[in-house]
Amino acid sequence: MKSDLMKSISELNKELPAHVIESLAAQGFNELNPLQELVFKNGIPEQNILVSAPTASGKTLVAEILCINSIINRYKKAVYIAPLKALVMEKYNDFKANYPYFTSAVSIGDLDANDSWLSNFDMIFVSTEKFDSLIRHNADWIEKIGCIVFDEIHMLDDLSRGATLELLITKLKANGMQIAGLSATIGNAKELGAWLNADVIESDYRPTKLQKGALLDSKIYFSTDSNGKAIGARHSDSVLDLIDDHMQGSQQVLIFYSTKRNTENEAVKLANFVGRKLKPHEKAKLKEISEKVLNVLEIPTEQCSKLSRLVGNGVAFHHSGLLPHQRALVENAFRENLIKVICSTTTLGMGVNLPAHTVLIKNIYRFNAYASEMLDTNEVLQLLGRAGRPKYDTEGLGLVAINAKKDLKKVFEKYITASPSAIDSKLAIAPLLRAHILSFISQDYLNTQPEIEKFIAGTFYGFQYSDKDRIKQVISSIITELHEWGFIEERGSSTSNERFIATRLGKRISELYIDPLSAKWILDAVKDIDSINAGESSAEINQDLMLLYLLSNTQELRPYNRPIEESNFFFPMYMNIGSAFYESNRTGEMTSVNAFTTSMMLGDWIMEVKENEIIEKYGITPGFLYSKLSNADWIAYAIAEMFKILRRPQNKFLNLRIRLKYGIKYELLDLVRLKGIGRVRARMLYREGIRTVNDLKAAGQERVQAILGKEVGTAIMSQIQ
DNA sequence: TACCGGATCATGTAGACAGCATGTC
DNA sequence: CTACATGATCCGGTA
Repeated sequence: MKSDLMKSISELNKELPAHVIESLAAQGFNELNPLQELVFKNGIPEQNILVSAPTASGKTLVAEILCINSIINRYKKAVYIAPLKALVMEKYNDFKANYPYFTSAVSIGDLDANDSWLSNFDMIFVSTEKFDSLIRHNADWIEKIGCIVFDEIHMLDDLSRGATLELLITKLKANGMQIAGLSATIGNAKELGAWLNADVIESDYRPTKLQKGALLDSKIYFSTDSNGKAIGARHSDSVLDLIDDHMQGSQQVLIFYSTKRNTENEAVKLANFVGRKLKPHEKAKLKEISEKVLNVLEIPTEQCSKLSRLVGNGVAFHHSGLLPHQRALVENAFRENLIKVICSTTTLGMGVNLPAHTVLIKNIYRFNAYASEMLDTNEVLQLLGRAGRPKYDTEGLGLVAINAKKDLKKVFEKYITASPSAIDSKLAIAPLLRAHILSFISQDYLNTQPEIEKFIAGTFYGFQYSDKDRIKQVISSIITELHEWGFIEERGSSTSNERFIATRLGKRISELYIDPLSAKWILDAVKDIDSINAGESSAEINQDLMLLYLLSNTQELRPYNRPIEESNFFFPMYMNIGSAFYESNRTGEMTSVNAFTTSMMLGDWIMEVKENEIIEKYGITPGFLYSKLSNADWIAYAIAEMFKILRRPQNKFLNLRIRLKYGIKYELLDLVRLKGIGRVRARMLYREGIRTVNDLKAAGQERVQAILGKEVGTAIMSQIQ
């Protein structure tokens, strides 16, 4: 029966070898689906293509065949790029399992195959930013790429990260490799395709049917004029009724809320009900998973135990505050149909393959910086598109909840019957342009303003808008700034066009991948810290806090903590730091108290305040603390690197990195140098009067073993002679 | 006078990429 | 600017 696919594929102009066809058949691909037929109707395309189709329409297989074609028939590497690390990992793992005879590698922030090694692999999986960074470091294997896949290419529209993607594509477009864009359905696929020089394939194909409707008072409306179809109204709560209905057929529900708090509260409400309806064997398996969720940290936080309790009942919440491991546990348990309901924020919107029979969008409003706003049409369509599990359901149900009948029409127009909207370049409003222009100059890729303008004209922005004045102005002011800040300098001013090259500092800043604005803040603030230290030192000023503030008040640590009472009390003593920065910087935005609060939080961490206390004191989630710690460590490293160039002492920041990593006071720094000694053991030794590695030597093996146990003691003592 | 319950008002709100060099209890 | 849930505060009624 694999012959159908064999035939479909063998009709292609280039053949795929039998072992590849076998791998495809092993995954259950016996024939091309309608979307794939469209793509391959004239053979395996080797020109640029843009595929715009719904989730689960089989775009992944298209990408795989293009990549494999590049590797086998053109003897060139293939690269897969996606905007989320989780997505990159998922595709990498699948590819490795399905096609073990190709060599493949991942390169993302926290899991890096060394740049130069990458040139040995056929298939490479990277995040957008990582690939951008690899290019900045002039990875030499770029020219060996035959096909490059951009998954979720509609991310171009994203305000904060779209610019990086757009500029990356613009650069690669000139290199002659095949570009394959995969997009959710969007309104202007033809326009995007024209920019990409690509054949455009648009399709509405879905493996499961999708029925869309609105949910109101335990009734589902499939059109605006009919009366709603009642779902058993037993609980006077639409959501509970919906779930009651679904539990009968063992069908899963994914519910989207607008805030993290909502997801948790609603999950709690549902837990008892769902828990009662579980089958005994499900309950047993869930119990195991529940324990794992609970014990992710040494000391479970309140959130951990809450999630663990819920998971035991077949319910979970899902948002950015989950620890990565918990997130994975929840997602897997849902895939195995053990967890029946997930209450989620829009974290699950993009990427990660986690379909459910039914999707309900409970809150269609979301707060954005200024006001409450209805969710974007495309975003809702993508969320609803997760309804229907290809292998299990014949049909999926996508619902939007409303509160009053009068909203019915509005919701239908905007979401249910709406077609996807067009995506727009966000290049002109993106603060990231600053970093990218520095990187162009730094790599000697573009050195003059006209060159940069010309490049920008080749972007999607340039393609979409004929009025170039705005962007020219933006470019000009960025160049002026970078020049004033000392990150670039003129070279060879005899010609009419000023030619810029990056200073050593500017080059390093670009390589470190930090925002030039952050670098500028650091340089200004550090001068103020010097003068504070030179003057009569105020006993009130805490050195650690001052350094932490230096690294907290950067773009990279956004979003900052919300101030607590204590921060308003202490901040006035530190607020003069970097005042020159604020004068020179037109925004004058007073988020410094918030950034200062973040430094207080980090300060508590390195003073060995218990994690639970920190979480409570600042009203945050464990995930928030971890992400700030990791970013703070990154910036501390970047500052140390900048200081190297400025010939300033770096040791304060190097020490800070260790303290951030372990969460320890200064006094334990020496001890944690040894393998096997972390926060806890170092503190145990310290209490016993052993404060340095020398003390350890003096104490002798027996004493150390008495404190830390036999094995650990031996292991530690063997490191010091 | 102490306490309780409901009305009223102020408050706060999603997400997640990057560098570098190795190993907590 | 098209929202809405939560928690603090206030106010009046009751034992």
